[in-house]
Amino acid sequence: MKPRVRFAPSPTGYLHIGGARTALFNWLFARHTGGTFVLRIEDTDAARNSQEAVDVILNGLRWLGLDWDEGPLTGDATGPSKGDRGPYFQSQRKENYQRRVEALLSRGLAYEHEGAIKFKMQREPVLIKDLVVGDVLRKLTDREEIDPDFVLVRSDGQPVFHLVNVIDDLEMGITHVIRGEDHLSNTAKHIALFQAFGVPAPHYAHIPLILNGDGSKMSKRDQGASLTSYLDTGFLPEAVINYLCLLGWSPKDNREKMSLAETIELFDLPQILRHNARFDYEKLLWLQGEYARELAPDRCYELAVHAFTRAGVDTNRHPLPYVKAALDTCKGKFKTFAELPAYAGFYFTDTVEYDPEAVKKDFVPENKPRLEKLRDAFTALPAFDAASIEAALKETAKALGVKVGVLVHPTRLALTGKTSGPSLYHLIEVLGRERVLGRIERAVGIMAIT
RNA sequence: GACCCUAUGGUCUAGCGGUUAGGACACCUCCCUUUCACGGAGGUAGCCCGGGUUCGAUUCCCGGUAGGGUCGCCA
Repeated sequence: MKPRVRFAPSPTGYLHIGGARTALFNWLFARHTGGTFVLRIEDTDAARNSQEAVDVILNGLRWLGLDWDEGPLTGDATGPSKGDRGPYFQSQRKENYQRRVEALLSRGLAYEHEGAIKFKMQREPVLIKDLVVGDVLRKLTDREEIDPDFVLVRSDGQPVFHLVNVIDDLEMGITHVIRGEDHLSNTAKHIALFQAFGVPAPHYAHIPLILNGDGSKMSKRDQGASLTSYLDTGFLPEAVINYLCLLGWSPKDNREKMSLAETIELFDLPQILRHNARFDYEKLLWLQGEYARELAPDRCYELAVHAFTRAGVDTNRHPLPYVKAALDTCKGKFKTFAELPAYAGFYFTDTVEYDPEAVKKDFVPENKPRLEKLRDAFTALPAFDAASIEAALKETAKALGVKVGVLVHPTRLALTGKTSGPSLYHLIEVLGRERVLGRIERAVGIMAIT
């Protein structure tokens, strides 16, 4: 029998990075085994559910490329879905729950108490055979010793998580429950419920949680807890996926950067680590840089335009070849696309803003004649390409009897306003003679006053 | 409070009854270089503590400590 796994998020309005990794591990397991990945929306809490909240989840998974074989097609709970084990929204499965509860009631496995319906939980310890953690004998806590029974249906008629989660897994034919370790203790309840329904429980695999960089638990409010924040910061989904794979799972052969195909090939439950992992933003950034460096030009352009738009820069004011050439000089130099407007904004602005510290250092009077000479050299160039520009700058430096750096630094500042950026010769070529001469002229003017 | 899980450099990890404890990120130094980044060469830094078992424990067992989780008419 092919495995059937599921990701069953609650639409809270955001997708937790840990939830994204849970989805990823489920997806990887399904793809590795040739099984089925089901997406189910646990929207039993009507008060805080909305179609928008579901869309956040769907869009997050889509962004990561985690396609589901069964589940909703839109955020609309009553809308279309794919798969024959639906509905895939819990809000649409009320009859299923009622029927199951009545069965438990009639068999004396559940009872009414103060308007709620409670489950008669066993008092014996429950053995959880976990594929990641190993065998766990879950004993009763002191409070459970007093009353091990738990509520299945609230007095307002709403079924609770433990009940619906088990019923859905049962009815959707889920064979492997891969979820966060925060559910490990509760698994005893779930196993007892499966027994009560007269079916064997699925296999369980509890994966460790993701903690903040400082080791504290990652909650909703923490920086980087929301998957959307990575999209907004201009991360590439393949970088996020790759990084997430490495958190709590290891290919065991010292590999870091791996393609999704390789990961699917290698991924399996036994290699999942048992301890929590801290989120290392720096390492994610490094992977991001690795992927950003080899990005296809068209995709790079698309993401860059998006980043510039977000920053309030309209690149459409410039010819497409100019924008693409500009981006080409930035390739491999930046990591997240959120950095791009600051890094390459000088290409798209009419007036460069200078770094004040650098102005003090480079826009000094003795540089004025030097830049003027360079300006003249540029003006006289027959061809305004990077190679000619480089040659001209070096010749000018030689004629002036200074190192090339003496010319390079003030020129870069004049053209970009900053001390670092793309290759100077290439950015000069892209900016074009007119802009370059204009910017040098302006800088020369400032040096005169300084 | 009870119950459960976990413990290798700062971080992610490999590994193992005998290893010079390996890799990656970060950090430091140097090289390359028009800046930055990349790349190259080095470097600092680790088996939580205490008992056992054993000829020998980072590795196995127990205890402690620490971190995390759960015990809801939240999911």
